[in-house]
Amino acid sequence: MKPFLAITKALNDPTRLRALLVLREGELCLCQMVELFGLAPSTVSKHLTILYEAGLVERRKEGRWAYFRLAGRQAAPAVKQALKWVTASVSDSPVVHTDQRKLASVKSQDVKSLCGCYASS
Amino acid sequence: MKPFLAITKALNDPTRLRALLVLREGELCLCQMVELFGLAPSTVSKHLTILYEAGLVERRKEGRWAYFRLAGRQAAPAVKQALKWVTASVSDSPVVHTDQRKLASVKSQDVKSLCGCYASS
DNA sequence: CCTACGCTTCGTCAAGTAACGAAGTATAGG
DNA sequence: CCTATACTTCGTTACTTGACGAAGCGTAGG
Repeated sequence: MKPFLAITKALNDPTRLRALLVLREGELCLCQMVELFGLAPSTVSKHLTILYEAGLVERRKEGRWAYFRLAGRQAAPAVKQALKWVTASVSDSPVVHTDQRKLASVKSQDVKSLCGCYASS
Repeated sequence: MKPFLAITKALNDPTRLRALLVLREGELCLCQMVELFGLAPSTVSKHLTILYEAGLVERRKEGRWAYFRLAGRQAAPAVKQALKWVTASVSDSPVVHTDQRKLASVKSQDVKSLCGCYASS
């Protein structure tokens, strides 16, 4: 029951739902999501930690960068079911569409130039 | 996105999960859940209201009694999926088994005798 | 009527949560 | 080394949440 509550807690926040939805397209580094959401790095990091501890995302460190992606094959059944449920239920939200458009422009930039001192848009 | 967050909020509490799971067996009146959970009537009422506003349960008033049951056929897809997810993920929790055993004894009592002044067990 | 009863709403308090900036950690580059 | 950079952790603040009891509301029975 406790692992399940970790998942429902993780899903009970707009920013974390947005993070899960933009990660559908593939992994992103933290600074890209900072840019996307317009929140402080510490805040976004905290959100991703909560998603990670619930098992919903995986993290990968490469040099100074932290990349996140959705949990994959080896994830618990409750997690996989949760991810399906989320994507099926909130994909058509206006915020999500805006994020997807913004994501395209963020991805087109080089990571190094983007992350320079957390450059604001 | 807001209706979805109402669901995840509703699911992010042990008592509310327990309520959903005991309701699998059929509808219950509030005082029966008060007895089951050992919480104040006002607290249980609040929990059920949150579940109701999320669309996860339906309420039926009969005289002085308020009966609750799981959302049925006409529920939103997100709700039906959520209920499946919950029952599949937390059915084997120890608390849930205890509740189910206690539920049998609660159900065997007459509602009127049980609800008398919220008699404690 | 009027009381008793089941439930809900309100007010209160303790505990938890999201946001931020500041400080800390770790890695790449001069 | 030493600095800059990407991220995380810590401390603070404002807000939300779960618990309770008291009071309010509506129905059933004397």
